[in-house]
Amino acid sequence: MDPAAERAQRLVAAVRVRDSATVLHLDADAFFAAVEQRDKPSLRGKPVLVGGVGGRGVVSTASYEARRHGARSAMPMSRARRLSPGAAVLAPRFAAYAAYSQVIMGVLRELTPAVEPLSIDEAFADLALCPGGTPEPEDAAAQVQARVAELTGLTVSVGVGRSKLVAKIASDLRKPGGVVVVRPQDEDDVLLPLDVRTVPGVGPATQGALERLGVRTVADLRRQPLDTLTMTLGEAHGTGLYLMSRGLDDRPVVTTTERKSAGAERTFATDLRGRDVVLSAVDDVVDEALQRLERHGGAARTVVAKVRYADFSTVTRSVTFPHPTASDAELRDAARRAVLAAGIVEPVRLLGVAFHALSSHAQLALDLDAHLFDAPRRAVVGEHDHVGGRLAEVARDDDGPGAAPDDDASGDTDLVATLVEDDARLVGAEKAVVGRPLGGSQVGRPLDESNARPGLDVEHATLGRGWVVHVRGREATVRFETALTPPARSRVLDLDEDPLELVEPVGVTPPSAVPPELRGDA
DNA sequence: TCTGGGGTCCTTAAACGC
DNA sequence: TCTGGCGTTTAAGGACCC
Repeated sequence: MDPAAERAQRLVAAVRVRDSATVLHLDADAFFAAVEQRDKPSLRGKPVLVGGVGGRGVVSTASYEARRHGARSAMPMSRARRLSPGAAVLAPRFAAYAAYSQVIMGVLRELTPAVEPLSIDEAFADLALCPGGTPEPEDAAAQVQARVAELTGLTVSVGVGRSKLVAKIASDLRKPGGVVVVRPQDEDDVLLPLDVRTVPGVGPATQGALERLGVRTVADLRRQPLDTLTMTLGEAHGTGLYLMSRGLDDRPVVTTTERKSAGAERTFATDLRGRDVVLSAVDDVVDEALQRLERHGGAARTVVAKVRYADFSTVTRSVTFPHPTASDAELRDAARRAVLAAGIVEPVRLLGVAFHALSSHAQLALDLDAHLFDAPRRAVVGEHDHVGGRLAEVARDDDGPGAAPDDDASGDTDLVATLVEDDARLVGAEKAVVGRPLGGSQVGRPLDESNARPGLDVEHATLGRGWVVHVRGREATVRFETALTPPARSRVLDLDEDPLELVEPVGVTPPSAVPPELRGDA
């Protein structure tokens, strides 16, 4: 037998796939838009577009009503508006989505502790690890759907299979609100006719490459020899697809994953011209990136700057320190240097800053220690000496290498902290987000034209809670409604007479809390 | 009518130590 | 001493996902 075929055989033999359908995948339907429709009764049953509301925004999520008009995720908002002229266009409210997400993840955790959130609106759950024994997939799926509906009023789609691959594909087959259980013996019937694009990991580029091989369906894919795929798509992707086309996927459901990077980037409403203008914009982006970094350990060793020009070409440059640092000044300086290294060719459309090789403040002392310990062996005298000296100082500032400063978090609080952190990491987006996300810093501030975004929550001293429709000058249009009220007509207020305050979203309102006469969504 | 913002992972090339 | 091979790290870019 030829060596390639032998290699393929060994590859296949090494995969240990489950023998029954015990991996569940949950996907919330049109999540961002559905949350908006929950919280804004006047939008129920109407087309809703959530995403960037500026001229350069794209659609994060389109409600099913808007999809009927052809609006889609990742589509320029300008086009979506034209396709669905009556649609409400809203800026994303991440805090609200995060609250709903936590409830949904909690429902899965009622079933099994083995829950792996994939994004703010998606998760895997391992039914084989349910405390009371493995449930019937249909029962588990029905229970999850019912409970999510009860607690949030949202619908979710569920897929169950013997692997993550099959579960994820299955959850997509009967959206919205569907349940698809694929048992091992039915796997080929489901998989083989599918367009290869439905396999996770196959995007436009891979689809194009496969098309050139004459591959359009999973069945076509399965006919390709291993080395054809690896030579065309690369080692990792090629072997991955070779296995996926056979339903061979033994990736476990993993409850904890480590953050690898944190950053921020911004596309400007109009392109930036002038070195000083660009550099001051870099500082703003660094501020946001540093805030994120703080939430994910606080220290990093590598700083990557990204510059996108008007022609959409993108350049990245990076700076790596010999040691992780938590110093804002050092990180900011590195970001500036990296941007300059990229070369500022005007006009600049986007600036981004990301931190890699993360470690925690707590871990930093240990990292530094390790580096100091390493230093003699790594040699290079002179150049690095000052680094060693400074590091030693920083290290002394801390509690010392033995005292792990994380012992304040223990037991339950540790678990809670982990969960919150877990979900915070997901507050990155369903599909997209555009425009300036309006940081939490704006909450508590008076609404005005500069901080207004359609959809944001506001409160009036006597009229109560509502949401911004739009603001022009000192004139604000608002609907005073919440998940607990009937649909409201919009009202126009003069902000000088009737000031409004930006407020946090209320959180999740279970349908049972809604007065009976107001139930029965449009 | 253009094309967002979080990320992850992979590939390739170069540099480097052994 | 020179060279080859190998593994690791870094840098840059790209595909993909939600």
